Amino acid sequence: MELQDKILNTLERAFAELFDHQVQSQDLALQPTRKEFEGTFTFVVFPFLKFTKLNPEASGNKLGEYLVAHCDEVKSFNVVKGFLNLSVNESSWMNVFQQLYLNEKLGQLPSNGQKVMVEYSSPNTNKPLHLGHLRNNFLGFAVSQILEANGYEVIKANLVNDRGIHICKSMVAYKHFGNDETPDSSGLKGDHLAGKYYVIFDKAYKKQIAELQAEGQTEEEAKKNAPLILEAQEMLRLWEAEDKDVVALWKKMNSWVYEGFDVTYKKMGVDFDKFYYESDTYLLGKNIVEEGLEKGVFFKKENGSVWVDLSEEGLDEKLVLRGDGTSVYITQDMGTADLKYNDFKINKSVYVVGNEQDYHFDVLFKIMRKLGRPYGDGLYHLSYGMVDLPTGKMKSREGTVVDADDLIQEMIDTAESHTKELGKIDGFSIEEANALYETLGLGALKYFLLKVDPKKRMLFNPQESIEFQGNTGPFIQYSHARIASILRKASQIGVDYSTSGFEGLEQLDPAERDLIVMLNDFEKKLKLAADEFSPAVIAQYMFDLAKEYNRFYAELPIFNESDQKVQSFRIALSYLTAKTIKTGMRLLGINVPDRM
RNA sequence: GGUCCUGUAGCUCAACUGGAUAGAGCAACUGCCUUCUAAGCAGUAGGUUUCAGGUUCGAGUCCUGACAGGAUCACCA
Repeated sequence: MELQDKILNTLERAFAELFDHQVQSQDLALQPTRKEFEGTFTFVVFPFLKFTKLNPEASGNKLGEYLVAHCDEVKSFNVVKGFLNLSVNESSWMNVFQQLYLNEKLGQLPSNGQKVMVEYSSPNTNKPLHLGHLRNNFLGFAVSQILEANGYEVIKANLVNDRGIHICKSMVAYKHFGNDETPDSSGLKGDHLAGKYYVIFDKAYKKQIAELQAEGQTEEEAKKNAPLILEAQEMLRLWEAEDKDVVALWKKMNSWVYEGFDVTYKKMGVDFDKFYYESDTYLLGKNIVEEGLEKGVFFKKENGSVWVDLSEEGLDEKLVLRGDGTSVYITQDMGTADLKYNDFKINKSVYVVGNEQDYHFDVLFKIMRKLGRPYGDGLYHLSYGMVDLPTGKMKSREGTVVDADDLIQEMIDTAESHTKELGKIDGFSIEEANALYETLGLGALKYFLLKVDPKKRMLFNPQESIEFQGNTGPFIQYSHARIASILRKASQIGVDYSTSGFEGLEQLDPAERDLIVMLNDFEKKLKLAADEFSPAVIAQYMFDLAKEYNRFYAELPIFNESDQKVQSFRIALSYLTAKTIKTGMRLLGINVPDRM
């Protein structure tokens, strides 16, 4: 970063001195030079021709000459059309490397004094987690890590949807068909047990609908009149009235689900600082409706229902409270937004929720801003696309889902067979081997889901499964293991790869320089990932870095290098690469092994 | 129908926010293990960036309009 800034500052002076023109420093930018040209940074002169009053080539040459004369870091330049390509001194690259190498806080920017809450996961307690939840959880966790690395204090929150008609459906089915089955008696994980009854409910409900239709009711009537749905609705009413038996069953089944979720969360490697439960929050927000009416942000219709008019903001009128005074979804969300703020005095609040709720959050955020909330401008919906199967959308009621637990296990099994095939576990204990399979399987899965731009929907093909070669988690993990192996050997034979080991070294191989350039980008990528709330930025960078290292690894010898300083430097360079990979992968929630 | 998102190699994805001849991986083909881990490296082939206009020195990127896919538009959650 500092290197670029020096060059840009000199450019700013160049414009002042050569062309008598003050440029805004934020208007100046360097970009990486394309591979086919000589140089590392490129300055595009086209936008500035009106100030130089020269043709592109002449402008580039003048600026280039000035830079070489006034900026120690710039060694030489060439101009192609309007592109000024700059080459940097090798000693400057060594300085860049040393700064990175000695940086104790690599990948951790200083505190910015801001607090942000990241709400993610937010499961329903009537069924186990599936592939879509995996994307959500990995995204939420990774974004939390990335924000933390950017100096935020992060509160990871999970708003559990533990009430409502869908929960009652599982409960009704369990009551009828459960025979007091428990996770222990059935050998099923608690969340899977609840999910089983959710599916049973749906089947029985559909059967009742068909029967009623056979008796002459329309489909719509049948859906409303089926005894099971009436029972579920009655159960919801009883739950809200705090009926003893219903609440007891609800608590029992939910506790099973939580036990199941705990296992899955642990396996996924995600965690939370704060749990919110909708059973506690579903009545919130009515005070905000009052407030909105007083402030004139909301208005009441004849039947008593309360609305907000967002037509000035390009949206419609939106209901915020029913005519009978009961809440709708957004009422509760308004209340919860305030609750989060009051609990933690957060500056920003991120909601990791699928893109089918884009409109909802658009409305919610506009309302909170209209109400003048201090955190209004810090609200952000991290909207992500659905994960589709080749057969189309997943439907949990129909059982056409890729179960999270199953998929994770499948990935671990694949990692195991793959590793054994390659014969790479010599000298591993059984525990170490199992830990490795888990690291690799989860690494592959997480990377697969995180490398794609969150807002894009993605296709998951269970047949083709997930690769272990190329642009994958294991490729990056492998690169790390290779370096770890080098470092083991280095300490074994006693190579000094502290800075004193390669002091005064000035010659750089292009492969070494390219690697330093890449390593120097880490902080920039870290900031970009936070600005865009996109772990994909880090994932992509991790791949590019590992790729660059593998090129260096293949091209240049290390232990066969006779020059001690060069050898020591190459080990140091390897060390920094491993450290950067480890740090970056940790941001994605992916562990890296020392051997594989 | 209104609104929003997406459309890039056969497939999965990039493209540093408007810059040079659009890059990777998978799949196919060719080389490289007697050197530090071949889950690797190097190379070949693969493109009218869905289409048509526009903005300008310059457009995959911005604007307009089509086309295709998806989401959403409940006194559901």
